[in-house]
Amino acid sequence: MAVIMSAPEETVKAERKRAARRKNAAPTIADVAHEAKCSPMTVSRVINGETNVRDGTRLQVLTAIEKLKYIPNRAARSLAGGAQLRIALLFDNPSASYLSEFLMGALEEASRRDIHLLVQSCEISRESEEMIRNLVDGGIEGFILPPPLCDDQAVLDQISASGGIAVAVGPGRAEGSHGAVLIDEYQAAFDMTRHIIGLGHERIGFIVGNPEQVASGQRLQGFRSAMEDAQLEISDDLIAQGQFTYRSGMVAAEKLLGLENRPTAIFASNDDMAAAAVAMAHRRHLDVPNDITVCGFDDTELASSIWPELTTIRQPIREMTAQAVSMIAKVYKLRPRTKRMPAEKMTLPYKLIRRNSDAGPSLISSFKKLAPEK
Amino acid sequence: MAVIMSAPEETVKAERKRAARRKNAAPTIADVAHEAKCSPMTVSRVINGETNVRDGTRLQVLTAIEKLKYIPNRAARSLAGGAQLRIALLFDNPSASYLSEFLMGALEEASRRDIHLLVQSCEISRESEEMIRNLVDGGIEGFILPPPLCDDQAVLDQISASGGIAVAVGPGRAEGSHGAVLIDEYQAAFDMTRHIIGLGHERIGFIVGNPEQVASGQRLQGFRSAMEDAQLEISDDLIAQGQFTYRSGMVAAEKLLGLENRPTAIFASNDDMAAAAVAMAHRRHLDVPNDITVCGFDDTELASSIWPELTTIRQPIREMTAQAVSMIAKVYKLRPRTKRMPAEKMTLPYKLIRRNSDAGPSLISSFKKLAPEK
DNA sequence: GCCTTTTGTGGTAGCGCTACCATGATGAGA
DNA sequence: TCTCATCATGGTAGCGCTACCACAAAAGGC
Repeated sequence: MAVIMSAPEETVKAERKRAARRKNAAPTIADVAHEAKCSPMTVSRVINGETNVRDGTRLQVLTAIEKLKYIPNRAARSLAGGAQLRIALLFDNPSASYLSEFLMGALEEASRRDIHLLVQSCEISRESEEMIRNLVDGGIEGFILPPPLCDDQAVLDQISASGGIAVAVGPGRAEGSHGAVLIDEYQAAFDMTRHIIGLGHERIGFIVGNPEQVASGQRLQGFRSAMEDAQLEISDDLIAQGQFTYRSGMVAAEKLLGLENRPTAIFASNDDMAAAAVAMAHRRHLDVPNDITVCGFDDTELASSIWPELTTIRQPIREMTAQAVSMIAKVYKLRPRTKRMPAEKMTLPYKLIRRNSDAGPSLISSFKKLAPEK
Repeated sequence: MAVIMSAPEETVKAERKRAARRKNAAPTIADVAHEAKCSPMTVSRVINGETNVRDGTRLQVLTAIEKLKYIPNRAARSLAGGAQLRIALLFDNPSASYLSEFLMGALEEASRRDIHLLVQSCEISRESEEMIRNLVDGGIEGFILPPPLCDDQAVLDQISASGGIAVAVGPGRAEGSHGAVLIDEYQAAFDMTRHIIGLGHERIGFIVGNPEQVASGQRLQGFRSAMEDAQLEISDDLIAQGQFTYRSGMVAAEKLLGLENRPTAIFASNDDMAAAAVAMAHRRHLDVPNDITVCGFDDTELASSIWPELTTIRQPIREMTAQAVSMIAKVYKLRPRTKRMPAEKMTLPYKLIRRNSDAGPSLISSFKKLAPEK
């Protein structure tokens, strides 16, 4: 049994009891205090970087900490520290692979910071109003909103009105006092388009996302700008409307592939639609990427689980959600002093991930454009 | 200020002080106890799923929890609970969609219980031995093993030998002292096969999973039994070997679809391979489900993100992983008393999810077969 | 010089929860 | 009938830390 040996005789019994309770023998603040010949309070002050500790004392404490390899117990700190932050993560029917990435980041960060995270499905506008009210009443201070919820001005307004802290993950509305964690959607789409152009493609089809989401428009803009920069024509035929779902991607791809003069590349606004485009291409006996290049956006798990694996834009969803949690925590701490939310916007880097779904336009496929399909 | 109103007069001062300390108004276990007219201890018991609470009392407590929207304070729990449990989740190259489901369940439960979860990629047998030793030395008490790791007897043995707690998620080996959370793979495959037969199919192709995993064999057995029960012939042609990957599914499906007398239905051992089969069918201008029925297994996110959405077997992967975490936590608690691991095996229910990838064999497709065999 | 401030420290009382007993109530066995 | 297990429940004492006060000693103000 791990009984602490240096205990004074009179407390031996207490120590034994203590040893029974504590399965782990990690040193506590009391041990450090004993070692440094001061009170636990002083140790606590040193740990928390408070200024009103004499330099000599501080040094003693630090030495003791070093010696005992003391690590503060997070649970105890947050327990004693008072408030427990509670954050709700609302979602409304997003792509499942997106959601799971999303949750991972949030859960991890919340666990790290000892924050309670409540995950709730919330159908936009129909039930969102009442739900938010209930949550705020129930003591929830922060809200994390993935698309499409962060695109709804009413939701954002209601949260700030009821005193909650809202952070959008994704572009969302620019106005308002909510925080946001995002990537440069425009630039990412621009880069991807330029990448495709760089492969030699000139007729490039684009599948637009759900028009109610801000990201869709930004991605489309990025595509347009890159095309214009390269002085390539964008006929309306080559822009197909989608909804971010696999199914809508099928319809849109079908339209693009059915064109008399069909594109040699398709850039879909997300991976689900890109996967659908690959399926539709296969249906027409087109090889991807040799007959047609297909690129996606988001780098969800789907992108690397189909064949060929998709060239896509990696959005650091996990980091983004983790940042959203941190942001709420930060604002919450400052809360009593500054009434108004800082409305921080944080932009994270994206990355173009090249896999196997892109290639230069082949001569054969150029021929095929005139001849009927096999 | 949120002062608790129902306080007796003599404690008003204490209450005020309390209110000052507590920044948040989150309900505590005491509030729930008050509401449920029992002691905090009983509430604690209910929360922790202990069995020795009368059903009536339990219900009262649960109602109170629901009413107050009580969320246990994790910091307090882990502080009071003593030692910090650390669990490693090892994985070796599973299907990506499976893994993400898997992680979600584990992370959530670990976060709920304030358990440190270490997620590690671990190439089977080549590096597993050293890795496990290192982890145990580093203070990891529990291991969660998805397939194919839980199929490796050496890994399981090594963990028990070094004093770790191993829980397999999936069938794994029956012997040994490890825990396991699983579904009845055989029966599930049997049910699905009977479902397909019930639609009127007689020539049914089957894509086998990775032969190194126990589940593959069990699913195949279930298929075989159902076919035999229905007195349908199983020619070797109709059994194609896969590896659980999308790509292997493409190859296997290609083989089945290329048969002179091709099957009117394909039952793939997992969703990735079923999705590949759908893609291959489309490539051959076959409509799913009107020309050919395709069914999967697992109900990963992929199943409902492609079109048509797959009829499949829902395996409650998240719950299973969550249970695995709970199981380790439970064993860990009992540890000092019982040296030997209880080796609990827990079987969870599966469910046949019917979506849009199945239908009866059409007349047209029957004609195509040239000579219907019965 | 006295009386206020400041400053460094210590003591105490919790934070919300659970381990560990103690208790009373029930039932089984003699 | 009385004991002795068994069960549901309550009481108490912490888990490791920090907020809050108390208090002495040092430092300033007149």
